[in-house]
Formats: sequence, structure tokens, C-alpha cells
Amino acid sequence: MKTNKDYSENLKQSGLKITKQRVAILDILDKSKQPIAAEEVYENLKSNNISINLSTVYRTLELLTSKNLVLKVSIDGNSKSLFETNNMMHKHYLICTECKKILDIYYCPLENYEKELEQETHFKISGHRLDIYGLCPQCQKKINGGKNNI
Amino acid sequence: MKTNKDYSENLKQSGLKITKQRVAILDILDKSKQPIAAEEVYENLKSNNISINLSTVYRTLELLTSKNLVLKVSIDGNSKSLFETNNMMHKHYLICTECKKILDIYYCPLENYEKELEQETHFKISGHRLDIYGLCPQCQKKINGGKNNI
DNA sequence: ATGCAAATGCAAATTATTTGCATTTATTAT
DNA sequence: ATAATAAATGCAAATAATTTGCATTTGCAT
Ligand SMILES: [Mn+2]
Ligand SMILES: [Mn+2]
Ligand SMILES: [Zn+2]
Ligand SMILES: [Zn+2]
Repeated sequence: MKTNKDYSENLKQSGLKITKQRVAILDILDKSKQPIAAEEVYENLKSNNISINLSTVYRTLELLTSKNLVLKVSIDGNSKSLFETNNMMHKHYLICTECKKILDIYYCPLENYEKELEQETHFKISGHRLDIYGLCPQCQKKINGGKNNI
Repeated sequence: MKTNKDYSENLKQSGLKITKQRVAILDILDKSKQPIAAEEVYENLKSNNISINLSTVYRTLELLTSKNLVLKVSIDGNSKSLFETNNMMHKHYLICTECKKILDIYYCPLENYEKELEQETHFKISGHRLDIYGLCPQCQKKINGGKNNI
């Protein structure tokens, strides 16, 4: 039912061998709606009866990140690095401080600002990281039982 | 020549005991132009012949962070947490990818954007983190020996 | 000065991640 | 298809940063 063709293609284009572990990892990441930790990838694979070693997961994620097939994300307050498929789009994260849900935001309000900053500071700016924190609608409701606003 | 009065006052106001270790740590952080790692604080103290244990440094930095006297900063690509005096101002960091120098930026280009985002996403936004990466003027020179621009 | 909670030192534990090395596997050439 | 070989994997052990338990010391209120 499933074609892992895409993953194999990506691997091949990066000059990497196609192994069931790598394809499986790319598959897990692609299925996940959120960036996930190495250990989650590992547990996920085990649940799917795919035998793999945790160090292989780490090595593979690191490798795929170096080939830009995967993005490594570190979120404040989370001691583990998270990983997600790299869809090659510049983005920011909107993170619910309560349920830790992470939303992707593809609009960037900083393009002009970066130019201004280059002129002011004489830095040659190469990129930025923007994480926005807040409460998602669901967690807002849960917290103030539906009524008591500020 | 130096009065550690200020630090003692801060500690007292936070309901913490005034110990020579705490005062010394606050002193080191205040003298540093950059956020520094726990171990750097520790080494710095040793150089100043102040006897302290590394776990005390960690415990103290964590405690001072919880009391908002200190800010804990984690920069992408740096495995250690960094700490700096909290001057109670909202800010962003401009980081040189070459020499790792960190500059504080006190202007925030995101205030209006946050409001827009609240309306679009129905999140209740509480804050954000913005790190900007680039090459500082000095590192630009070092890298393209003074001449060969793009 | 005394008492006691809080702070410190020290060693051991923990967590996330990495590494060395023997074995297996994917790919290339026959 | 087979063999050769470089790369990938598994496993156990190592590492790095940080944390914790517990005995001892210290700051501060009385
Ligand atoms: Mn952006
Ligand atoms: Mn801001
Ligand atoms: Zn939420
Ligand atoms: Zn620099």
C-alpha cells in the first residue's frame, strides 16, 4: 500500500545508501505532524516491529540533518533535540507552553528588519531563529474553565 | 574598591541568604560582557581564588534564574546553557557564527506582528525568542582577506 | 551565643548523545 | 548471480552536561 519511493530517491540524491532503517526513519518523520525526539522515532519504529538500534537512530538523524533532508529543532525548555522532515521552507514555530504543541508559521516578518540591522551593525546576516510562545485555543479554554477572562 | 552591596540587596529582596558564593557568582556575571556557561563561571571563580564547587555553581545559577536575577540562554549549536545578569529588558541576540560573539539588541520588531498572529491563530501569545545569526565586521574581514567581495 | 533551616561540598547518579569496534548489508564490478 | 568492498548497523562502553542525596557547614533570627 505504501511506496517509500520518495525517501529512497532523496537518499540516493544525497549519495547515501538506501537501508530499511533510513527509509523507515524518513517515513516516521514524514508521518509525524510534529518534530519528534530521537527516542520517539526509536519507540515508534519498535512499535512498528522495525528492529533498529537507538544509536543508529541518532546517527541517521544526524546524517540526514547534515544532508538537509531533516531539520534538527531545539525548543527552549526541552532537553532533547527534535527532528522533522525538511520541506525546504523558511519558517518559525508557534509553541503552546501548556501542551507543547508546535505550529509552523511560514510568514516571515523580519526580512526588512534584517536589512536595517545589517546597516546598523555592519554584520552580514545569514539567518535567524524565531520561536513564539503562547497558549493554544484549547489550552486557554482548559485553563480558564470557559468563562473567567481577565 | 568594589562594593558588592547591589548583589546582596538583590539576593535579600528575593528572600535568599547572602553567601560569598552567590555574591561572587553575581559579580562574575555582571563583569562578563557575554552570557557564559556554568563551567566558565566556575573557572573564573577559581582564578579569583574563590573556593566553590561546580554543583553549587549550577544550583546557584538555576536558583538565580528562577528568581529572575539571572537569564539562562541557550544558543543553537552550543551544548551548554549560558547565563547572564538579567537587566529586565526584553531583547534579542545577534550572534556571530564565526567567533560566537553575542550582541544584545533591545529593539523589537515583532510587537505588531504578535497581535496579528493572535488574531489569525487564536493563540494567546506570551512571548518570543529571536536570535539572529551572521558574521560580525571583524570576522567578515578575516574571512575574505579584506578584498574579495561576492 | 544558640538553634535551625538553608546552603554547600563531594561523590554518585542521570540524561542525552556519541564513539569504537566487530558484524552485517547495499552497491559495484565481475 | 557472485564476489569484493566500502558503508551502515548493533552493541556496549564512553562522554558531556547537569542533577541529586546526604553529611557538613553557614547565615541569620532569636
Ligand atoms: Mn523568518
Ligand atoms: Mn522581541
Ligand atoms: Zn496547548
Ligand atoms: Zn565574529
